[in-house]
Amino acid sequence: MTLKSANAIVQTLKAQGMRVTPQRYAVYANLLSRQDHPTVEQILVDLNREFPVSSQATVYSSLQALRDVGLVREVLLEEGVCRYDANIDPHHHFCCRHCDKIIDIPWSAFPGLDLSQFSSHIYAESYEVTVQGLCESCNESDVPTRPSTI
Amino acid sequence: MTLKSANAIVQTLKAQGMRVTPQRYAVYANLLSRQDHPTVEQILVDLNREFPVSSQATVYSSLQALRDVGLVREVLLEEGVCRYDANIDPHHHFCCRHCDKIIDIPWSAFPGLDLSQFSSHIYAESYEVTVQGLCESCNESDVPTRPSTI
DNA sequence: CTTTGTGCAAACGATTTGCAGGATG
DNA sequence: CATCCTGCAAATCGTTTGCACAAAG
Repeated sequence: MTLKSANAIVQTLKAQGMRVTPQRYAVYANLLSRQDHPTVEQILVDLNREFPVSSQATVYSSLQALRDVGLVREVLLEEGVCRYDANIDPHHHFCCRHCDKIIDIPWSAFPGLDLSQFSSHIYAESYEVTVQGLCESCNESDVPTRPSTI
Repeated sequence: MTLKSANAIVQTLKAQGMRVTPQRYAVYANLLSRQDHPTVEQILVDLNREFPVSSQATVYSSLQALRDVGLVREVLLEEGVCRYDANIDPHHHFCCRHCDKIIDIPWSAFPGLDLSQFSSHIYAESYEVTVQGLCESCNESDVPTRPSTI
């Protein structure tokens, strides 16, 4: 975990009058150390792999606390599967249709979409692009492709 | 329901050797008659409002059948909430941060995003833009806005 | 008369809640 | 010592499954 990230959780939680507990720190550190977007179950197993660190209910409440202060966000791409992401900088996602692998797409790939056409009806604050298709390994594994709708 | 839509369910299900049952027809007709993106619960209540039409399990299985043949798709924008949409033409979604109202955005708003930059890593088949913000009524109701990240 | 679909109830899995005990400020 | 957090277990919610009966080809 980088210094910046360690500072982030301490300063951000304290600024809200919330405690920096070992469990919250561990959940946040785990998210930062991963490049995927784990589920609660994956975080729980990972944390308790060597010795007990946290209970299931505490992982849920830690994630809620981290989300409340804006350190973590949800990623919803599959039905019934809620994933978590410590990268709160705006970015997009690719999701493999075959293996459900999720890959971050940098914001610079689709920056500055023009939302002014909605200004009369809605107030647009942010957007996100989700790309679907086949990841590199599924594409190489002869998973049949579909015609692009793009 | 338009003629085209009525034909859609009959022809599409039959083409797959599946039966056009009253329950499947009712679920599809209900989806077509709405402009929102209802949950299973909302569809079930709506169908059985006047007299019993379908059970909960049958709504689930009907939706799965309709989804399997491509007449219906899921919309996943909130955690733990799975919504359904009979509009299968590619389009985007706006989701109100305050009241969770969902509004369709026509495909023409963001057509032809350039995905060629991923061609070496992944095979992109489709994409969808999700816009977050405040809907007209929440914006007028003095819900505090957030700085745009756009 | 064989196949497919419905409906009920039970099972299931993910998440939330209540509450007692522990840690922190 | 007052508050916040953890951990366990029970409750809850949405969804799926097993099975007997009904409907359709």
